[in-house]
Formats: sequence, structure tokens, C-alpha cells
Amino acid sequence: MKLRPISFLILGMVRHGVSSGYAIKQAADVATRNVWPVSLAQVYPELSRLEQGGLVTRRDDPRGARERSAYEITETGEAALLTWLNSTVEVPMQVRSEGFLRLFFADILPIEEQLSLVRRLQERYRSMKDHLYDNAPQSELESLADAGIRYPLILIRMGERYYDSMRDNLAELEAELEAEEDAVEPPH
Amino acid sequence: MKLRPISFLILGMVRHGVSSGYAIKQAADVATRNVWPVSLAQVYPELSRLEQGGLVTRRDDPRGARERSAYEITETGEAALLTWLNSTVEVPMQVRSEGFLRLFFADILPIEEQLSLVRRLQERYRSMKDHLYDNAPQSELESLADAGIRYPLILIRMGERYYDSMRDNLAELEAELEAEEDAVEPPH
DNA sequence: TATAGCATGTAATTAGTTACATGATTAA
DNA sequence: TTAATCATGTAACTAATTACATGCTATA
Repeated sequence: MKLRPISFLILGMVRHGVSSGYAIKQAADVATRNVWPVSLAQVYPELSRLEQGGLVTRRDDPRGARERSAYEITETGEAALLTWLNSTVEVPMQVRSEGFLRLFFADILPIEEQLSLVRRLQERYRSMKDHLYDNAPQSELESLADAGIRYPLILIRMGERYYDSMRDNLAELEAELEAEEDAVEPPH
Repeated sequence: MKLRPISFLILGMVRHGVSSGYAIKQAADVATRNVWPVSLAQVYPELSRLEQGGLVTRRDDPRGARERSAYEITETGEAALLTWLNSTVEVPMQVRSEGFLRLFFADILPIEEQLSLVRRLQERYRSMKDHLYDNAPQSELESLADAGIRYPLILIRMGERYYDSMRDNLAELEAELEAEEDAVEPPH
């Protein structure tokens, strides 16, 4: 049975006690979306696959008349997760940023438009940083950390720094472009 | 006609004078792979689409008996490219990093294995930084910049800083984990 | 009482990669 | 002379998203 990153994401979530497909999607949206986004339409079939492979077990866990499945990790599943955590193979890291693709072609634009593009990109990073804690407030992450699960907080903090450093880079570029603009057409 | 990031990537490359499908793929691999990766099997059909849409024109441009197509951007294509460069809509930025996904679940591991995971991640960033200039040497990028096309160099430099800052973050985490390990089992 | 959220799933579509097929040219 | 690179394209497959369908429960 072939296991991919999405398999381990789900396995890891289940191992952390997140038991339903819906809840896994929710948790992934607040916690892992910045390193590995997933959609609901991936979660349900993959959970079945993992169950068939004997890596998780399923039981009915309805809430009133509303059906719900609760998954638990098996020993095989746990072993697979640990092996993955300690392995070095990984699919090449991928970044897709339409904003930076634009920047790559910014030479085509006049200087004022280059500037406004750089400012827009900065704004984007500012807003991404501002929304990092939206669904997982710091307090919640800190109590998780106190309970021994601290990497979610560590990752969010790295994210903050990453956004800050990108913004610094862009701010520097902005300053250079402003200086250039002034050299051509001095401020009034 | 629906234009996506890949369309603008190709349009931009053609506008920069990269005229064949093969050459576009080569250029994208050295220059834009870190912000928007593409494969050859996307380039050829998309070029045809752009030609059908009147955004580029095609002419035969063989090298000896070896066939080759040379594409040029049309005025419509140029206008579309400029509109895109100045527009604010963009597909949400995406990052997929199996390494960081592992880190998210590192709480499961004993401290020594957490440490080796963090070290492996650092190593990965070091090597990514080291390979940034592999196919586009700094000298080449600098002469491009002297010729007025400077964003390729700007982007590579931002990439360097990005890798450095990620490595700093990870080094700090490594130091914290080492301190913790020593507290539990002091060095001999 | 109606809207948002919980809950599960499938179908259809889009996007992207890998593999295949073919053949010319250049450099070792 | 042979391997690497140039060059174009398609077929098959894998991955991922969006849309659709259904129904319960809590809350405003």
C-alpha cells in the first residue's frame, strides 16, 4: 500500500486524537494548511484506504441522530508513522506564488508600477501574518504546548518569522525603487 | 479564453525573447521553478492555446533538419500580460513541504529523533541554497541585470535570504532541543 | 424558523507529472 | 561512435479542487 504525505497527515492527526474526517479537515486547515493543504474530498477516501490497509480502525460514533465515524490508529499505523517521521525521503518541496511570478516579470513595467506591485506583495504578507492565529489562537496553542504538543506552536512561530522576513526583503526592495524613482523625478 | 499563471509565465518568457517551447521549459527550470514550477507537457499545449487565442504567433525556425518553432508575443498578448502584472487577483499562495509536515508531528518522537529531524531539515535548506545558482550563475544574472532585466537576480537573492532565514530558525530550534537533551542526560 | 455549522460522501473537472515516441545535432 | 542535449508532441496516470447531494443540530 502506497503512502503519500496526505496519508501521513491523516495518520498523524488521528494519532493526535482527531477522530473524524470532518475534524481532520478542520484541524488541517488551521494547523497544516501552510505546509500541506488538503481538501475534504481527499480526506474521506484516504481514510477508507487507510482503514482497508489496516493502519486505522473505524467505529460508529454518532452524535444524536447525526452519524459520525471515529478513527483510531493501529499499531501498524503507528509504526508506519514513526518510520516516515524518521525517514529522509521526501517529495521535492513546492512553492506556487502567483505574486512572485509577477515580480519575476516586473522588468516589463514602468518604475511606478513596479513599486505598486512590490507594495501589494508586502501587503499580502502582512495580511497572511495577521491571519495566522485566526482559527488557532495563541492561548489555545500554548495550552496544547503545555500538554506536551508543542510543534504546532513552533511551526506557527516559524511562519510568523518567515512572513516578517519576506516583508523585510520586500520593504528593502521598495526603498531601493523609491530612491530610484526620486532620482528620475524628484519629489515635489 | 481563460488565462492562468502558467499562461502568463509562458507569455512573459516569450516577451523576454525566449522563443521555443523547449527553451521556455529550460528558462523556467532555472528562473521560476522556485515560485511556479512547470513541466514540458504543460508548455506545448499551452503554447498552442495561446496561439489559437491570438496572444502569440508561431513561425517555423528550424535548426538544420531539426524542427523548431519560434513564438512571438502579439499586441493582444502584451496587453494581457500587462493587465495581469497590474492586477491584484491571484490564486492563493501554496507551499507543500513534506519536511515541515514531518516537523508538525515531531511531538510523537523522542528528543534525539526530534533533533535529527531538525538537523535534516536544516541540511535540506543548506543544500537548496547551495544549488540556487547551479544553472544560472551569478555572473550571467548580473549581465542580464546590466541589460535592464534585473528581477531574475532580485528574486534569486530573495531566495537566498529566505533559505538563510529558515536555516536560522531551525538552528535556533536545534539549540533549544540540545539544551533540553543535556538537561535530561548531561553530556559526558 | 432559518442560518450556520457538523457530518459524510461522490461526481465531475482541472491541473500536473511521468512515460512514451521520434528524430536531429553536438561534444566527448 | 555513442551519449548527452535539442526539439516537439501525445497518452496515461496521479493528484487535487469544486460542485453536488443529503441530512442533522445548535444558535441567533
